[in-house]
Amino acid sequence: MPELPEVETIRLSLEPHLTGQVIKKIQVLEKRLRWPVQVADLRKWIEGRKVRALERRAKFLIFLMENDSAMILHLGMSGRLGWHTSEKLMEPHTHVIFHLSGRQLRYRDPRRFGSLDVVPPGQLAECARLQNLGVEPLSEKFTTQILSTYACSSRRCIKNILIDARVVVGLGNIYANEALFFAGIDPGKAGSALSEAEFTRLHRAIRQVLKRALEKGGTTLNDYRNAHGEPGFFQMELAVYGRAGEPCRKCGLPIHKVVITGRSTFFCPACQR
DNA sequence: CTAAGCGCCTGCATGC
DNA sequence: TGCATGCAGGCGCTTA
Repeated sequence: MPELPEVETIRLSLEPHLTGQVIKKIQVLEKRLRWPVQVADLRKWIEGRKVRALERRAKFLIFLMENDSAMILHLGMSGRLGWHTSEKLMEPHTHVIFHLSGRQLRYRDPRRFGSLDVVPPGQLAECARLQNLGVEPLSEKFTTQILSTYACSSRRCIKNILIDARVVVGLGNIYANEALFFAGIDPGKAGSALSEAEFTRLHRAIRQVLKRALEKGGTTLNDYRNAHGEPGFFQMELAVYGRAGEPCRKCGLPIHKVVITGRSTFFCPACQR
């Protein structure tokens, strides 16, 4: 399940291959993704066009084309991009194939939670998909104050605030759990109840956990290009996520699991208060 | 307005 | 062994 570090790793590894290349042909094998793929728009605006840049906003990959159109790709839960030659065996759930010179970029997604949107020239700024997104957590715009301002005007618990992309983007369930552990904060605590010091620790923990994951993602970059054609994620050792009953890496007491608004939440009751 | 609930979708783990 | 059930989760929509 790609979160911000995974999406950014994919962007970094693909960008040099795609920039300046023409997407000669686009094959849509399955258009039933999260929303129907607009095949006619792909043909009209993307096919036969040159890629100017590959960017990222939140967990969206944005293919900027030289005609000022764009493609917005979200990998959902199980989406994968593969950089292959045409000889590569077609794997199940391959939905879209972008043909470039000598290579194919293949989009696979068993669960079809992902999406592929086409944005006509000059309309990216108004694109609905990118509206209402909060700040990038690794940018300078992400401050302790952004976190505290929202939290203090809300009655939600801090964990729900962290996974709300209208506040800060890129954090899914895994990294929200991890960040709260490193900040020593109980996920169920009301956001408005956090102290100044806790907001500062949380802000720092979010950035650190994402940066470290990004560095780990970077190490899979070589694999990506050479051998497998796909990056292998989750090499990172998780502190709390998925570790119910296992010893806390700080104090050794068992990690607890609770459900907060339908999402599994893992924490150490001793280290997080 | 806010916040929670729901559904989408398949693969995998678990239980009888 | 085989089948049913539940869980995973981002995000847009619906509901309270």
